Amino acid sequence: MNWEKYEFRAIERKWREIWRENGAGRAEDDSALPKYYALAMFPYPSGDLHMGHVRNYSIADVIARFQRMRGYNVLHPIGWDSFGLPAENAAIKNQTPPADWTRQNIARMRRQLQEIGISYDWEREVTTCLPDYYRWTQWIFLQFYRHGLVYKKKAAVNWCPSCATVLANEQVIDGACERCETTVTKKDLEQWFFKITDYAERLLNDLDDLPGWPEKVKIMQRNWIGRSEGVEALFPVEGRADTVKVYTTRVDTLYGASYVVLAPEHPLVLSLARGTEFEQPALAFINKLKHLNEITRTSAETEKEGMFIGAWCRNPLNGERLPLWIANYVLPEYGTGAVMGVPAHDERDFDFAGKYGLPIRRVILAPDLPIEVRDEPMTSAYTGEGVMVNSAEFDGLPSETAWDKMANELAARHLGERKINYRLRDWLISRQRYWGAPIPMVYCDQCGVQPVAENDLPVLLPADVVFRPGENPLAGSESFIRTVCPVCGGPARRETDTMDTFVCSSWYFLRYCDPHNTAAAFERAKTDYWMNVDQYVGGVEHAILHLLYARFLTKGLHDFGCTAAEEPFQNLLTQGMVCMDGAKMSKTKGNIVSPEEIIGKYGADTARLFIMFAAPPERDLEWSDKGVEGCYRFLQRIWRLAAEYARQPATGDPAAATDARAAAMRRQTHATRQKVTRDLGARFNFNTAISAVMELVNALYLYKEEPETNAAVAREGLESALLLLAPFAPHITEELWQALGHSGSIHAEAWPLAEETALRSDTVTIVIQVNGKVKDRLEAPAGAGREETEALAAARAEKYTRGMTVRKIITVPGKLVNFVIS
RNA sequence: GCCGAAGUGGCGGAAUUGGCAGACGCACAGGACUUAAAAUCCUGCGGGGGCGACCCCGUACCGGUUCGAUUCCGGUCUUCGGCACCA
Repeated sequence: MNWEKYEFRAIERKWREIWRENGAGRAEDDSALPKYYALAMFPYPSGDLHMGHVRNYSIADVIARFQRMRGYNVLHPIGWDSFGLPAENAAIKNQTPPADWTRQNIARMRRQLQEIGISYDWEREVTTCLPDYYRWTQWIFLQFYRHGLVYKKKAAVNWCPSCATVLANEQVIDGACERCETTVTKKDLEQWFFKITDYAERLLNDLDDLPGWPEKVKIMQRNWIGRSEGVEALFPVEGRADTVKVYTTRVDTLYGASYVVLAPEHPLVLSLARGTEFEQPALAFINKLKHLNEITRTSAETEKEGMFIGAWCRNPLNGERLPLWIANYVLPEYGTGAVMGVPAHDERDFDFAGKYGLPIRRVILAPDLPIEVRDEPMTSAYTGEGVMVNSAEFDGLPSETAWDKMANELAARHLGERKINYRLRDWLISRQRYWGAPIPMVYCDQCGVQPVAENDLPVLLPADVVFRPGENPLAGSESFIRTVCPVCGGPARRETDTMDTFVCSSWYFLRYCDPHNTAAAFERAKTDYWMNVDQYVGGVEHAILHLLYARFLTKGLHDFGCTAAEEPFQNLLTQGMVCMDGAKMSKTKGNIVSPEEIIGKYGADTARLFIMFAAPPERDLEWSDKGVEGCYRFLQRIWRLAAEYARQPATGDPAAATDARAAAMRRQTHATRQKVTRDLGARFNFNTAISAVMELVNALYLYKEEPETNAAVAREGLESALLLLAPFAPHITEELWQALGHSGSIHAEAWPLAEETALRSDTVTIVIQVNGKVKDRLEAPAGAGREETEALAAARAEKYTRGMTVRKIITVPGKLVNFVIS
């Protein structure tokens, strides 16, 4: 072995090959060891790995390697989220089939991943665009269909003109397409939906059982689900049999209603206005809205506009006559598509009433206001709680109490009922694209819409298709479309929509448990062993989309009896972005450092070490070329230290050393073991774990220069440093471990725990404070009690307290003594 | 607007339960080695004052609680992230 130089290229290549040959990352389905499932979000095979990937996979790999050394049977798999639009766009541009483009990208990224030295179980690789995977995606679709959780409906859906497909609500960001940022429009289409709203309550409540998730992500999901408790109240329309159903969360303000507003799309609007002088203006108003795009339409900043439609309804409690309006701010999709306007207690209604001269009547008095102001004009809406006024028999009640009583009163009169609403909408999964899992449904003239028989899965993507911009290639493939009805055997046509790729990525973690199963998506016993994922690592950009869908699919599969898991991810770590010059690394900004370049120049160990050292994992990481060099220097420093020890025979028991310097050295070795164990196991502070090992190495360099050096103590320190560093820098530590005379792999060693006896010290540093400011410190015997500590400190503090009155002495044994003087 | 996170040296960041602010690394400066450079090693490195032992100030800003606050409480400002007419 060449000790002169740290030849990272040769070393990393050598161990990569050895690990591949002996299947170092393999997880055992049958093991007496406790299991640990470490998972990073699998990548879309775009072609090249970027630093964000390296960060993601390094974090998960450190966790996986650490848990292996701690004695767990670790599942750490990888795969490819490989359906999706970029492959199809490339197909249009280069006239290459998406399958070829994807396969090439996967090969390229697989090689790059292997170069980072991630300890994957490569035998469990899954690829969502291959029939052996999407067959089961289709099967899962059918299970949801059978259980009534998939349906088709015509709806005004989000349409991206550039991608020529519909999008889920979750994929519309600021009114634009998540992928290409084109402004999304609305289109009326027949589409397939997953009934995720049936699971809204559980998706919300079960967040409470996930203490290992960041609070931030749980709050985002709660807000997205958007549960609210309210009342649906019926307002009879004057002179007709119709009623307007209104949803309100503030039924306590019912006596303050001065108008009712319908969404312009509300079915009653045209029937009420028909044949009246209001019909034409109402049509014009609706028309004008239709031509607004979705962002402007739903933006809070858009000026509120509305018009009276010539009809009246009555307040269900007091019979008051209220005008019926339509307005741009009422959404047809939420609640009942109709709201009551209470200007006194809602800011939006207040503005609207001011603009159109509608009455403003106070019905809740803020607690700090006198009753006399009850009927005085208001300058702004009051949205808080208070005492009821102007509300007949409810006057004088606290508004919370009135809420209940009024809800009960409405229910008793059959004019209303309590209702829980969610902002969450059903998940639209149809995509008018080729490169996705075909939706396994057929249309028969005789039997209607029918699911494909499970035995006939997969519904394969046809190869003989043409790719043209803005077209669904499946819709033009007669060979694909033409089929037979699974019920009557007559001619039928296939569904040409494919599934949203988020369906594919909502169950891949289950497939990893049993990736080669050809008879089922997975064997229940295997998921029951491996699930839940113990640690999931990925970007926070998936806080809503992927993480919500995956939770939903897992719950569904649980309910169908397919798996015991009810939540997919027990603990979640959301890593920060990789930035340079203060902005996220991106091709468009040009602030990119490629992993290949860094690995070529310094090696994978250095790259991994820097990424783990530069910032805590949740925080954004600022890239620094100089910082990378620092980590490279550190690895070389270890290399040189090990080179010296490798020449000395390893002899003796470090615990037998009795001199003070050896004891101090051992104390630091074991304190470092303790700190790194805590930093990795309890709180994912990889950066401080690495800095602790750096300190240990620095101390070992100093210890080496001592006049009397105990070889066993020094070697214990060095080997501890290597073991603690092994999850971060797997190649160099493996090489040095072997060079130090060990025959097995360092990654199969037991994690080095601190020995209590080595941590013990005879003395302890006591800080001496005067009025809370540090003045001095002293070495006291380790077991010294309060009185002894105080006496020692008083002697030392004499010069600071001389001539002053000591008013109080605060003593924390083993820590500090504070003299309060004046 | 609402919800959430953050604000500490020239920079990335430490301080784990209210108890030594700035660990570790980068950058920078000085020195050793060298014909020289690189590499390596040593020293210094928040600001101000003093020849000096030392003293004062300092964790975005203002105030509070406490013997003691980067940490807890109230308010303000800034930055970032999420949601945004949800009745």
